[in-house]
Amino acid sequence: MDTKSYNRELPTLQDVAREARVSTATVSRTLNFPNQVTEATRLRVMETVRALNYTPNFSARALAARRTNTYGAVIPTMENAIFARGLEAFQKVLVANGATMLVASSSYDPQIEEDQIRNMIARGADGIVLIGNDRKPEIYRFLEERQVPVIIAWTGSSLAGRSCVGFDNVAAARQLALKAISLGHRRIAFISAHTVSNDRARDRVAGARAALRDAGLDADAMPLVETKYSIQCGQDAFATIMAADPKPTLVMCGNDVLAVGAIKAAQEMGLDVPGDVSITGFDDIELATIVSPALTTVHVPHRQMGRLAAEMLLAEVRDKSEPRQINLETHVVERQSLAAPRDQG
Amino acid sequence: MDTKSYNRELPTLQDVAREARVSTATVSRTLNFPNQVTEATRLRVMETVRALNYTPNFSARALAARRTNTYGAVIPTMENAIFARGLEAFQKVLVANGATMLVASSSYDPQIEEDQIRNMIARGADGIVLIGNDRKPEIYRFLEERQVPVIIAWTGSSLAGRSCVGFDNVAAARQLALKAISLGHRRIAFISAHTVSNDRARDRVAGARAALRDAGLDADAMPLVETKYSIQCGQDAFATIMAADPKPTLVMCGNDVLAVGAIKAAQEMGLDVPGDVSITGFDDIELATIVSPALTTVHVPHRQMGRLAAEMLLAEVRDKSEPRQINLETHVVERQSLAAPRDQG
DNA sequence: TTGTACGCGTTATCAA
DNA sequence: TTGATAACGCGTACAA
Repeated sequence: MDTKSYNRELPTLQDVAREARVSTATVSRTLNFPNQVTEATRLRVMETVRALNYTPNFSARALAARRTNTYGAVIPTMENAIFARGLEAFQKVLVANGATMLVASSSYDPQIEEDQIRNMIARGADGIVLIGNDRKPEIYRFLEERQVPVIIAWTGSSLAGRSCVGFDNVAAARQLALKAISLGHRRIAFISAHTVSNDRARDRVAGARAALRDAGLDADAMPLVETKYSIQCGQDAFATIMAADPKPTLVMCGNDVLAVGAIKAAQEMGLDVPGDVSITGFDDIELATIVSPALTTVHVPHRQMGRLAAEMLLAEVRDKSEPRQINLETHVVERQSLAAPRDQG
Repeated sequence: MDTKSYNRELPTLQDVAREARVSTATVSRTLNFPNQVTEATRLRVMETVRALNYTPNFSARALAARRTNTYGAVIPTMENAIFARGLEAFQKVLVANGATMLVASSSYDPQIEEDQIRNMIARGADGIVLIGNDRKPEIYRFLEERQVPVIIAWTGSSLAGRSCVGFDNVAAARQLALKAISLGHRRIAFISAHTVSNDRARDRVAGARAALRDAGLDADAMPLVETKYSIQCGQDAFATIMAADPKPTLVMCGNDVLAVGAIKAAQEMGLDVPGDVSITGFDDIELATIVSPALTTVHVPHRQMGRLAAEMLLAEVRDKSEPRQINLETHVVERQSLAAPRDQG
């Protein structure tokens, strides 16, 4: 009995070549550089490709060409709509250019992030996009050794001449805080994501502090609660903050999800927002327009970052273009959750 | 000048073998089957692996082993929180088992979905999870030819003995509609995602119709608007539906995002929800608890589906286990957006 | 324009 | 337990 009749093997380049009566090299060229082949042979080859239902083997191709046409993205979590949208835009550009996206999420865990990065490189990713600057230097060394182009997203500044596409988290948070201060707020508290190994979170807190200093206030006295990423965490953190005396007139939140939690907690405590206490967010996800009162927040150009990250990566790999640092604009979106404090004390 | 000093090559198995004074076979075994090797050689090999900072080449490994330890997921969109969460759970199980996830989104476009599926298979995915049953038969043929295990998620029933993990969309929607009918609703309208090549959406509409029939009402008369997936689309669809006369007392929505849009539109029209009109959702994403009034909706076990899909896929590939059909329970989550109609006419 | 032939870095078979 | 060595399927100098 012939084994082949059982697990019928997939057609290979060889099969196509034999059937089309050309060499494997010609088949390969037909597939990769169609214009290096006469129309007659191209048609004949393509015909047998279709007839045999041939599909190139990715692994073999990657091994021989030392290129995968694959680009990776390691993000903190898919559950944050803002990263999901960035990815969607990232993928769209790649697909339009015949490339493929690899995604992994680290659950905000530096160790998992490192594993995921190494894994992607082992799989031959031609380039990679990472969120934020904060990670062990050895990871950067590793990437440099392998000569893998990297793009740091979500921040407008990077070290060591690395490419980045993002915005100034400090400036954005500062601008929002200044607006609040100009409305009369003096006692400002902050609910932030954990700032360890998260430069975006740290920068946003720093931005609020900078604004306080600008106004001649004591920045170090600003109450700060760090917590994880979820509505429930925002609620709990808000309760913690409001247990203090005197209470703040404004609670700034490092992202919209925490802010929504804060609003929920406030309402459960019988507080009017923004009458009794103002609350601001950061990101401007859809949630911000749904919650009542709608969130005053900072609009982050997530889609643009995803798109540009893909374009930069493709350019660095295919055209050997130089690393670039792109710092996008952000702006405060004024809705209803921030207003002048009732008690101007 | 030696070229090698410029683009220093990465260490290979050969390098490790030479350095550790063993054969490449032994190095390979040390890495893949540590217990088939004496402790002495194992230690020596591992030491040089570390010293050279060696990482196996994924492509070469996949080519030789005919296995990638990679599992793909093609979803309609990452922007829907419910898919994002399913993926997060899917990835978690894979990573815990030393496997890797590949993700692609199709933007609800059948052609893109087909491309993405073929792409994943070409990249050697050992298994794949797809959302829903609806797709061209040739795609299933293709998958069967390649003998790639497939799991259909988001639905509790599948054809041709294929594995699936999901729930009964018809029954879930029917249950919700029956609850509304028992409250006194008679004029029910439906806002759905496009039902072409989307069996989940179609099933939910069918469930509502079934409930109407159960109650002796005219199911075919139910107003139905199909639209895309976004809050804005929900708003527009609601406006369309309320332009009719007589107006419905309940607008059921195929998912929570559309329902949130409907609520927004209702409020902009000066209608009280649920006083003037009731609105229901489907999915039970976080948004459902944030919007006011909070959404009465169907809770979908997204995390469980993601987890189980990964476990089933691993079992089918590694343990050659048989395909299974898992039908999970759903339940209606009663909140404030559904109440007895004021006008029982 | 086309073909020959070698190399890519592993795994796996078989013999020792 | 270990070692030689033949695949694995494709890209690409180089030659024709």
